[in-house]
Amino acid sequence: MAQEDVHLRDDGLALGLSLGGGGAGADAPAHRGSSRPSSQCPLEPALTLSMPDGAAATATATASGGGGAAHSVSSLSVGGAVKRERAEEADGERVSSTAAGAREREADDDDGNTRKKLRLTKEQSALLEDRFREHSTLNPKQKVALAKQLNLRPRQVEVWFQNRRARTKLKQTEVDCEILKRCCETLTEENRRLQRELQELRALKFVPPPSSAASHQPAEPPFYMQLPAATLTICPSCERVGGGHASAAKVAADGGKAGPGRTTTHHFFNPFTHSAAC
DNA sequence: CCCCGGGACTCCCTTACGTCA
DNA sequence: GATGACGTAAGGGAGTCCCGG
Repeated sequence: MAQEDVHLRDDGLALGLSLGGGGAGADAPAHRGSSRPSSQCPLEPALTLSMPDGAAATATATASGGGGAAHSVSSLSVGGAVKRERAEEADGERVSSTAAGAREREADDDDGNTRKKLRLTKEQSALLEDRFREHSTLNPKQKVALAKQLNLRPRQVEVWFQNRRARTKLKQTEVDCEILKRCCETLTEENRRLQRELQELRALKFVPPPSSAASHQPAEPPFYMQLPAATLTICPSCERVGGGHASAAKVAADGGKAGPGRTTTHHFFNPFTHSAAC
């Protein structure tokens, strides 16, 4: 895979050697989700080395050409970038792939085969964050324009957005997990409470009727005693028993998002909002 | 109209580098 | 100085969609 035809390129060879870190007050690059518990050092000096993927391509392509497993060249592999950058050629952003590119590669690839890690400057990160807040995805034109603006290659912008989406999703997953955990706890507690309630109701049912009420006509049990226990819900705030059934379940499934036109009067407990929707 | 191959795009997992404690 | 944890750029596979043959 990694050894597919390598098209070395000289576009975007932004050897942007910029010292970041001076950006006082600049937002930390990692805006994680909606909440931002960022722990990034705000004054981290950033050395932007916009190294072209093709930089290591020569050695990589030849080194892995023998059909070695991807792992054997993972530190150098450029297959995906090559594939992608060929696509970018179609966009016309590519100029040539000859001498200039080779010179740049030599400059970048000074120590041979190590994969250098790009560090975005604070300015670059801030702009990327801004764009991400507007749209979490980029169309090709936006990508190229942003890359030009940032002095990066489109592929790098694309990767940044990819990783950014992944971080956002991870953060959201953590938040969702926390919510579900709380829901589970709430439901467990609710279940305990209902079990107790059920026991009390059962005990009530078997209390012998008082002698004064010992008419020939047996007292009608409360309506909720005629319902299966599982269908009963008790509003925790008003302590009233409501019939369950589909309607209540439906309301509960709505998550309490009762529309303005809703006329349902069931009392139920919504574990997702931790409140009774009375 | 359906099928198929290929390109483009995205997501996901993984790797590797740089930084920090 | 060595080391492990962590953040993140980047590589690569897989899935999906679209389009032309």
